[in-house]
Amino acid sequence: MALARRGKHSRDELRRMALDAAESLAAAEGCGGLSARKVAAAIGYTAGTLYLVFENLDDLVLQVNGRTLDELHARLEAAMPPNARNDPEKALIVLAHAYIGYAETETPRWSMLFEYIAGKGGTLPEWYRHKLGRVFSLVETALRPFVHDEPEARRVARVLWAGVQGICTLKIRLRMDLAGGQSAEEMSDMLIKNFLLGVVALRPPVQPPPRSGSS
Amino acid sequence: MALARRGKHSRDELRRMALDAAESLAAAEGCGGLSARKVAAAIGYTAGTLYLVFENLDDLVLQVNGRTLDELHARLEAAMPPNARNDPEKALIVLAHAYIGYAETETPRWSMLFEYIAGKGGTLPEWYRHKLGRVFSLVETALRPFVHDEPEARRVARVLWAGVQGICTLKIRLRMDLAGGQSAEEMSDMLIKNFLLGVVALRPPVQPPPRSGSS
DNA sequence: ACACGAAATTGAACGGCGTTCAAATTTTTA
DNA sequence: TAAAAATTTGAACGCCGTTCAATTTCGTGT
Repeated sequence: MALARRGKHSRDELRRMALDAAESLAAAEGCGGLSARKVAAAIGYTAGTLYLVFENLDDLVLQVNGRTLDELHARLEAAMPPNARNDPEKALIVLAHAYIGYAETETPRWSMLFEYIAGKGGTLPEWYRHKLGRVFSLVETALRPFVHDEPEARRVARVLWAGVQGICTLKIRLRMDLAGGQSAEEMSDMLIKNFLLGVVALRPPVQPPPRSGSS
Repeated sequence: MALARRGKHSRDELRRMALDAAESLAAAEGCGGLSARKVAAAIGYTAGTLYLVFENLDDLVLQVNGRTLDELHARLEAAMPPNARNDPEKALIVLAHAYIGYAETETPRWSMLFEYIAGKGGTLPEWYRHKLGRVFSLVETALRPFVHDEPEARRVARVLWAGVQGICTLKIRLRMDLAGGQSAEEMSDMLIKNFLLGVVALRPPVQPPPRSGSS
């Protein structure tokens, strides 16, 4: 009956509603339970309508992933202790635990970060790479007391975080229990501690905070 | 015309042919270009026939992944220098480079290891976990000179390899160039060197090979 | 030589998918 | 009020995984 009820929702409202619905759907039914028809039905529209607002389903998923990265960044930032600079190892461990916690709590959405994008041909769009960079930069700043040179700090942070990510993938995505039952947290603790030992062995840290009470 | 040419191929022949075809298809068109109808057509059968030999498509993919793990194990084993025990760091780096090389050469099949299985509910079947364990055990033996305690060596190997895997995921699957253009090899070298420095710092290695000429 | 049951394979069908687009409807504008 | 523009639909296309009655072929006993 009621066809084409124009003006009900602006384009931006539509976008927001669709992304909300997609998030809920993915969280509820897992990453595979997401389809254009389902998302559209959840917001009272038809599949075709989504194509006025998104290029295609992959685009929609990419937008959801963008939101996920924002949320992840916020969580990690909130978890960072304010006195992080005093004990970088502790800060990195806290960061890693927060990341693992997010991956375990929001498994479908976290998993989606690695499922949909991979298949496409080209590179990730710039805005998406920026969001990714923000997450990595948290690790970078936590590492800063250990690695003064900025590009080197970038490299070290990337490597370390890729390692934490790999541990999460094995434990959560592939549900592998190959390590004799140790948790992802224990594994990442081990990675971080050993890796940092190597880092400081090669690059002596700045200097211990001044011992005297003055200044 | 020629319907139901029974006896042409035994069940096991059918299995083998289907797996071969699936491998080729995946390698040619990427992991997404695999479908029951295509696989069946490639071996001159119909989609329905595959269901006499496999539980479903996920099962077929799991079998292909099993083959991939076998091939990967063979490659890594072949890459291991025979004198690996003399220089474990070198051995691990060689192993990591071989792994990265496989991931880069056989990207679709390697990628499939992380794409299809994750979605399912249950745990991986035992035979599959065994194949995985074989790959990990190569890392484990390379590490052995550094970590004597066997369960600890398992844990260390898992953590280190998860890290290498994470680097590959970032560089190859997600095509991320966030680290200022350093290659996966450079990143994994960094991971391994720093990590091993930490390992030997905490656990002094067995003993340097005897210096004296005797014995 | 022939028939008959068992084995093997098909092909159509079901429901769902992403995507496109002419048509239908509503709103805006003139 | 009539024409133009904007909005949304719903049907269609070709694909997908999966199932299963029907069909064809084979092996066997007589």
